[in-house]
Amino acid sequence: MLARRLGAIAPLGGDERRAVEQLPARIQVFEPQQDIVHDREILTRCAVLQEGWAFRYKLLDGGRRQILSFHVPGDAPDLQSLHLRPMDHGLATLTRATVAFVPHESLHDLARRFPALATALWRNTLIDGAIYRAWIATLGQRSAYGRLAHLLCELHRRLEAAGLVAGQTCTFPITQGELGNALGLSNVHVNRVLQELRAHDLISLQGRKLSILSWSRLAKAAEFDPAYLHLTAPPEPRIGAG
Amino acid sequence: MLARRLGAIAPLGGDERRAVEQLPARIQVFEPQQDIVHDREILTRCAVLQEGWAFRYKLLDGGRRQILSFHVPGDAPDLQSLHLRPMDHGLATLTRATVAFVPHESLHDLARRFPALATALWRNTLIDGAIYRAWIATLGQRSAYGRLAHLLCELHRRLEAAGLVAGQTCTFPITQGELGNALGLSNVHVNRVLQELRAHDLISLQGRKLSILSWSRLAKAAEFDPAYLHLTAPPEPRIGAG
DNA sequence: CGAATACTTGAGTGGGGTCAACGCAAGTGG
DNA sequence: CCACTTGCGTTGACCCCACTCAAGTATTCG
Repeated sequence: MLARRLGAIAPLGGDERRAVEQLPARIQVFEPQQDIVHDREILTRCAVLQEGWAFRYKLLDGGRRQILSFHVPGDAPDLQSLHLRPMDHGLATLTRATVAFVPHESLHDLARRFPALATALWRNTLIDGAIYRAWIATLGQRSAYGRLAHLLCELHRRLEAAGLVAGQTCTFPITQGELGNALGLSNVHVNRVLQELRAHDLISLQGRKLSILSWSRLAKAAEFDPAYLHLTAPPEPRIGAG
Repeated sequence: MLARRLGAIAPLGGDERRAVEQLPARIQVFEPQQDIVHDREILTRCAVLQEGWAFRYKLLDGGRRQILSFHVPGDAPDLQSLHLRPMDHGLATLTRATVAFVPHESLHDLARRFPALATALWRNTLIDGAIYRAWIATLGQRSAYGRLAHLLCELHRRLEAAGLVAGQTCTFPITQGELGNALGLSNVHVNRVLQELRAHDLISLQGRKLSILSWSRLAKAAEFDPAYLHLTAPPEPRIGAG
């Protein structure tokens, strides 16, 4: 799974792919809403999401929670722990999830032996940074409507890159309350804005299934430019649907 | 300047420090509000701020601008361009500024010869990411009052780490409009909240000079925890002033 | 089938936006 | 040296997006 991700980030040679595939990994299954990594923890291994969704978050006074990012299979949501200690946020599962833990030591060794892999790992953390920048712009400048539209565009595109979109439909296990925690909105308002998006025939969202009904109009409402995701291989050329 | 920064991030040996100091650099002076790097540009060199302030930004429809980060002397605000192309945002000067441009090639060569420096560079980009996370939490969860307090805490702490604070006072060249662009607030509201902060005797801010009058109370209002800045060497143990 | 969780809807409120002046200081040119 | 300009800071009036509180309705799960 990690090999697949890194291969998407930078072309991998046979030796390199093999080395990634042979990394020692401890597999562990987590229940929903369970911490994979705690805030302030000092890690000695990295998590690679095999199955299920996860999210990073920060807790503030008064029980408020800001979700910092969502993660889908293939992501390595605490890769920064290789060089940044301790954790400045928590990492938890959204759904039941399967996680592979790879020792830091093995990753450092890998980076030493294969400079191209070191680059791919670094680049992976830089893409996280690019996504953070997009979220800052979203939170600072967009209306609730634009925020939701933008997040839906981003997640759909990332799921597509991970091969998890069929047609224009994907699983979407994020509750409205969690969307609010990510977008700085109340669950009540998220609900109302989702209804607007549905009323405009931009999306359909029910029972953990999301469909983009009109990609072009949704992207326009979101002012969405996928360049920041730095996806090297766009899966298929997108026909202007809608 | 870069050697000083990297030295603060990871301990440098003599050879390493010398290698950094001998990097080829082209010095250039920029006027205020001038682009150092344009959005979408593909870079072949990195900028290192020697003197003056800069900021990263994204432009949105309707002339709205989100400032993504502020940068002070010693920062390398486009280091991510080493492995992420093209730029997904712009980089501009806030004040007149002196910038040293270092070719990517030289930095790649440096990273190849000195793994510790490769780590320090990577770590530098990871700290940028940590700061983005803090901003996301600020924009998503804090009131205007808390946002301003948090940003002032962060900048003061970073300036202190750069040796640019005397007493509790530092230069502060950011206009109220720019603060608004960074915090997702209007310049009018920034003005009102700054007056509140002054009325509470937390800060003094006039004529491009900022003083923290009560660090402890300001940090409390901001819910500020400096851990995310990952400053290895806190300058002096802070006496609980205020 | 009962309990918990998520979603939905309505009413009322407030934080922060917009618009519009005005003050003030630093240039700048005649 | 002074009239003019320009950019930033300040203040007031009004308004709306999104929050809170509260109740009620699906869904999901044990």
